[in-house]
Amino acid sequence: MSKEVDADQLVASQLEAIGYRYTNNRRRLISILLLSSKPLTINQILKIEPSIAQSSAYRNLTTLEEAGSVVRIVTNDDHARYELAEEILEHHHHIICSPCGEILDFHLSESVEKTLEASMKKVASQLGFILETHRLDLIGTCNSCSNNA
Amino acid sequence: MSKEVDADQLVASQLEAIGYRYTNNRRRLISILLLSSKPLTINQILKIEPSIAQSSAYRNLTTLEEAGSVVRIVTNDDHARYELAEEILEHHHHIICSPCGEILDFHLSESVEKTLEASMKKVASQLGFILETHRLDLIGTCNSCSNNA
DNA sequence: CTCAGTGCAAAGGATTTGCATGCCG
DNA sequence: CGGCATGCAAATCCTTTGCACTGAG
Repeated sequence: MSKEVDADQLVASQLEAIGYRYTNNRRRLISILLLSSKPLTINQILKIEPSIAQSSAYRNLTTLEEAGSVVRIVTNDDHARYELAEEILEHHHHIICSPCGEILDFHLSESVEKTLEASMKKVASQLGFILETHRLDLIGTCNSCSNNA
Repeated sequence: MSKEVDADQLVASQLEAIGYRYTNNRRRLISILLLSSKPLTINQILKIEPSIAQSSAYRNLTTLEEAGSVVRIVTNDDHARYELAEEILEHHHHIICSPCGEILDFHLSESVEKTLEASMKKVASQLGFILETHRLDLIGTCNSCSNNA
């Protein structure tokens, strides 16, 4: 059984849980994100699948975000980016190229992740926050931007 | 000598380094950020100092960001927020309330920070990135949002 | 039939920009 | 004087909405 099938079933149930359908457009969006190794902007998505209306893309990605299938990522770049939720992709972090805005995923070792987790829990409780999640972004300059500089 | 004076001198030299003046509006912006313990939106800033034109606030904060005195922070919230750069404030992280968008600063222990740093350097070099900085955000729900729910 | 989903075009809203004027060095 | 800085209003651009239509159950 492929990862894609698993993801499909998960998304289907997540949508159903909040009373929405797993339509063709939504399937296509999930499939595009599944094939991409990195978060995509709306424009990148529409370039891959021009048959989806822009407004539908926005609406469906918002719906999928509400369902918990997709995550919206904003950086200092102009365009928001979308990727599959960690429930589908596994927990990971982002490395962001500040010149061009591209984002890659990366993983931290279990042990570092654990250390971090413990510290964050302490901080959150001290500040009276109920912790949902965390995000760690590395910011820098990617290879091709370095070379084109 | 107060912290405020130090910051003023630093900002002045940072602006001078890129050929800009440390004008009254810029002084007022820095002073507002210095007095705030947390990142502020443009609207919050303009409410404190309504005499600054909105476009001037945007332009000056952009200039101050180029100078390296100020940092622009975007979350999933609509409004970007600004705070003083780490060169002035010291290195720290953010805890973000997802319902209301407010951001508080917090610090991680030296040792955790060091561990993290080492891992990140490794990752960045593997991916061919030149690392500039990192940011760690905790996302959750603050006290008052929990209570008003 | 009903109601979510879709596409198109128009509206929103934070941010940016053009332009004439003000002002520091 | 020269060029940055400022304020106002208009323009931009990503994103959201209104509306009429389609389609699945």
